[in-house]
Amino acid sequence: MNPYLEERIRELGFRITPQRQLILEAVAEAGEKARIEDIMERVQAKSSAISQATVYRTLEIFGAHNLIHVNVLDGQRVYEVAGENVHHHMICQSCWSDEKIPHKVVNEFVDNVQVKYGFLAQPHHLFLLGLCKHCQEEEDKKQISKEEEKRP
Amino acid sequence: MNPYLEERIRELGFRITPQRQLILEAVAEAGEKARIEDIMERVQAKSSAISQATVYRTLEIFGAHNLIHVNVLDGQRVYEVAGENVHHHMICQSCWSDEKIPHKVVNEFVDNVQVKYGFLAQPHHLFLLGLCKHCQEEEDKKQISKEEEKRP
DNA sequence: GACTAACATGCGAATGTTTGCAATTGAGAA
DNA sequence: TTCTCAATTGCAAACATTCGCATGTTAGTC
Repeated sequence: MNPYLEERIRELGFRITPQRQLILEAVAEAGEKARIEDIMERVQAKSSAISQATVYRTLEIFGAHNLIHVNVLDGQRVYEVAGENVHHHMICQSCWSDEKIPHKVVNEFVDNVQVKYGFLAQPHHLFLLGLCKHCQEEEDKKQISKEEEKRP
Repeated sequence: MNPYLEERIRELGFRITPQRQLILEAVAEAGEKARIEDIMERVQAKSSAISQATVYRTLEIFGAHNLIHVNVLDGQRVYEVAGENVHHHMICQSCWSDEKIPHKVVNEFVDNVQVKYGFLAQPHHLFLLGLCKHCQEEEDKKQISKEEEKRP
C-alpha cells in the first residue's frame, strides 16, 4: 500500500488491517470517481470474506479524515484516494468530460474569501460543475435556432 | 406556494400537484440545510397520506432541475428551496457556523476559470467548508501549545 | 364540462446503507 | 515473545432509499 497513506493512517491513530489495505487498493485501482459498486466488486474479487459493512465503514472513516475524497456526482457518492498533489475537477454536466484544475487557481479564490470574510476555506477536492467549451458552443447554437423559430 | 416556483415548474413541463406543493412548503419551512427527516416529519404533519417515495422522488426531480438545492453536509444530504437570490455558504467544520457569501464573490472565481480554461462553472449553491475566523484562532493556540510541549 | 394521454402517486417489494454487539486482532508494554 | 486492551470486524437485524407497476390525476383539447 501507498506508504504515504500508511503513515497518515498511523498518525491519525488508526490501525492498519488487511481489510483496510485491500479496500484502499481497490479504491485506488477503481480510479477517479469510483462508485461504491465499483469498489465493492474489486474488494470482493480480492477477498470475498470482507463484509460490506467494513467497506462502508472504512470509506466513511477515511473520508472523514481526508485520506479519501468523497464527492457526489449525479446523485451518487464517488470516491478517490487522496494523493499528494491537491487538485480539483471541472466536470461538464452535458458531456460529463472531466478536466483537472490545479489547486493554485482555486487558491486565489480561497485567498480572496479569506481577505474579504476572514473565513479560511479548505477545499480538498472540489467538483466544479458546469459546461465545457465545446458544450457551451452547442448550447449557443440551440439558443440561436430557438430564437429563429419565433420569427421565421 | 411561491408563485415563482410554480411558474418554473410549469415551464419545465412538470405538473403541479397537491403533494408537490406541500413538499415544497415543507422544505421551505424546514429552513436552510433541511435534512430528509426534517422534511419527512413536516410533510407527515401536513398530510399523513403522502408516501415517502413521493417525497424522495419530488426532491430528486426538483433537485435535478435546480428548484431545490441539494448539498451534502457531514455525510448527509441537505435541501433548500432555491430562491431568486443566488448565494453560497461558508461553513465552519469546527463550530458549524454558517455564513452566506453573495454570488458576486464566487463569480470572480468563475470568470477566472472561464478565462483560463474556457470552462463555464455553474455553481448554484456552493458549500465552502473550512474554518471561521474564531476557530482559526483556536487552532493557532492549540498549535502553539503543542510546540511548547516539545521543548519545555 | 367531458375526454384523454401522459404524468404522478401509492403500495409493497427489492436494494442499499447503517448499526449493535460478540468475537477477533493489531500494536504497544512488559 | 507474550500479554493486554482498545480498535476493528463480521454478522444479522434495523433502517433508509429506490423501483415496478396498477391506479388516480393534471392540464390541455374538444
